[in-house]
Amino acid sequence: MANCYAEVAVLAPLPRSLSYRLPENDADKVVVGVRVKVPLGRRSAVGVVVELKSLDPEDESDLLGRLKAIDVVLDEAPLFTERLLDFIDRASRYYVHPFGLALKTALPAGLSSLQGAPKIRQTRVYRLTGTHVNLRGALQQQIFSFIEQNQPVDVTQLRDHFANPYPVLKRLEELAVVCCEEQESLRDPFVGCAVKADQAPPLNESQQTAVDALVQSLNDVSFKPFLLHGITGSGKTEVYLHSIAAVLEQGRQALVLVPEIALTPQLVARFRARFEQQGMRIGVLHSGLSAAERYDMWRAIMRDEVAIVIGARSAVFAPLSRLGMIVVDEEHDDSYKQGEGFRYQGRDMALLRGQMEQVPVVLGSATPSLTSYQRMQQGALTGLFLPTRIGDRTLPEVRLVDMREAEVEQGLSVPLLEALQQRLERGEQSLLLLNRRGFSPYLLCRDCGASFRCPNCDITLTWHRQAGILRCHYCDYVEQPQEQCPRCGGAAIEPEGMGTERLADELQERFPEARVARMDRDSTAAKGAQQQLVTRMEAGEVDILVGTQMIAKGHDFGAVTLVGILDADAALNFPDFRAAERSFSLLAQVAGRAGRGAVHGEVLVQTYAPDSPVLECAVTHDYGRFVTLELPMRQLLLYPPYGYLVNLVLSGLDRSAVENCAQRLVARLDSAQDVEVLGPAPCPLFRLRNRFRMQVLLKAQSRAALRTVLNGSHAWRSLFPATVSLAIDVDPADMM
DNA sequence: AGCACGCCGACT
DNA sequence: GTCGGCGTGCTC
Repeated sequence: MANCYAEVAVLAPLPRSLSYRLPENDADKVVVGVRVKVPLGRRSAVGVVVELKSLDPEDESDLLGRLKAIDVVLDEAPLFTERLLDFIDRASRYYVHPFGLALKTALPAGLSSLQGAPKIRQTRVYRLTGTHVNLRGALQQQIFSFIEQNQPVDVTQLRDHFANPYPVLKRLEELAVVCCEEQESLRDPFVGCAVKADQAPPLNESQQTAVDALVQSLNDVSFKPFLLHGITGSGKTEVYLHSIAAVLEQGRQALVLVPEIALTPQLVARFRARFEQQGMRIGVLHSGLSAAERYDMWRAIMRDEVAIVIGARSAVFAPLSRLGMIVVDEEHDDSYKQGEGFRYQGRDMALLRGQMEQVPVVLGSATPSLTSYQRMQQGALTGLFLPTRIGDRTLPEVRLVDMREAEVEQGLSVPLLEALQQRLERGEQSLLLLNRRGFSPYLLCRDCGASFRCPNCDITLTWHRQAGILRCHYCDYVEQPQEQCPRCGGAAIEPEGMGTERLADELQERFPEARVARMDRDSTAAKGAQQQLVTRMEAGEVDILVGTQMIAKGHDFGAVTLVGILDADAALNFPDFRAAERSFSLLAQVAGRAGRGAVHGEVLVQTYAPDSPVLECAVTHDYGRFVTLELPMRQLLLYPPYGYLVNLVLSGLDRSAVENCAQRLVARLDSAQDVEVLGPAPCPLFRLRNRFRMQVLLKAQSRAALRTVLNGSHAWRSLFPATVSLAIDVDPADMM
């Protein structure tokens, strides 16, 4: 012990971990996985102990003497297991990102800064002692039986049910009928909202086949990745529930990843309904939780109190120690890719973790990513299919509206207006997708053609009429619009183009009797606002729901019989090799929202390119054909899944410095073996957040070739001044 | 990421 | 002569 020291991964962009002496006090608390406060230069920083080392007693070097000592041990119990640290280490090396910063990303927010680690909250819980006394007061009896039925009972629960339980509780304690103890409380967002248990429904044949295959794979302890390809409404969730039941039966745990917070309430409710009665705790991890909630949840998972963790991308780092299966729902979804900092792909990290933990991983989707699909064709993923909608519901009929020929009023084609009118008359719900929030994408001066632009980015400011502001959707810059044109002084400033806010207004005006609601990032900013919208929608209190892609994901609105897609071409014209894939899956997903109930659904797609093969495939629900069209194109250009990409993005405040550095970087990369160097080129958004950005795209047929190049990336820093920064994006999802 | 050190221009 | 700008480099 005397000659022990600790390797600490400091949560800072350092190339390697640093060694520290153990502290004078609490030396025994220093174990792998705890957070520590350490001196770093002239300041303090948080780090995670990743290894304990001891010095050879014969060692003459005064290593220990030269080390600084750990200041404070911040945790009583570790927050990471060694396996988890190992996994995050592998992940950080794959993405060429400092280990300490990867840990910082994995850790619940709030635990990485020195000040303000959430307090562990204690709460009083009451139990019966078993002593029986005749209780005379009515309230005494009520509270007694409440505790009897629900014990242990949290004081907050008592406070919710009884106006002022304290005097009675005190009396009951005096009588030794109940006792009270301090217990660590979980700030669990679900406490108090009961769900009623459900019964596992019988599975159809293809569901059963899928479940059988998954359950089978649990027995041979090995990594086995699956692609569960089930069309929208085919009952994928039920397959997850059944196979996870088998995981729990083995005494193991399951990790379920979902693309967005928005989807968690519905999914969590289904999991709770199925498993909570059996005493299985469901843990939820996502960015909507407060720091304290996340801290509690993390530690509960670490203590093995949680059987199933459901969460967004970062939940792939959840500290489950008896993992039995990982599910990645909607695996094609772009939000699995973190776009900044530690740019990991949650789905890919799920596969890596499954491999390291030797457990099956299930990737589920109605429109699998082309990469996953191709891997399945190659045999690297085992395919499971759900080809039919449950309950024999048919897929909706999809119609294209050629906007070049159709009569159009304020962006709405007559066929779509007529279809809306029809639904209103029949009392059915409609869903309109417009993937652009705000009132209009810009304000335009009719006299001189000037528009309001963001001073920090190469983009126009979006007009938000309700809020009365112009906002940049990239950097969140806000300004008040002036009455006069800033260029010519004219007063002919008008909103140009259509956003969700305007569309909702437009519809309300056209259909005054209709109940129009809007769902986008602006209207759901308030906590619970989204859930409220969903509830209203489900209760039939909304006739027309307008929204961004947010409405496309996961919701199961039974009464929707019409889906309208207003800007089907928008995603298609993106400067990106994945544009077609993204369009197809967005269209297919939204279309899947129609006709989930008893009534047949219809989808209307407004487009200026009705001949586009992507749209055609979406219209006919023909995923297979889309794949046979798109994969050969990828192969031709050696794009994923046939080639691997790394995007190097240089940025800085000084335009010419950035451009020069990009040139130098390319010159340096010239000698790379088996790697194609594309660029330098300005990023599609050349200026973002006041920084000029250039990119260099690396393309290779093997990961090894890219790895070799990236191994030298540390030396690149000497190529450019500190004012120019380099971001390495391994497996980029887009190249904006 | 911080934070200090160091080396050049606008001031007393 | 200094004050302070930011460019550079280090952190056990």
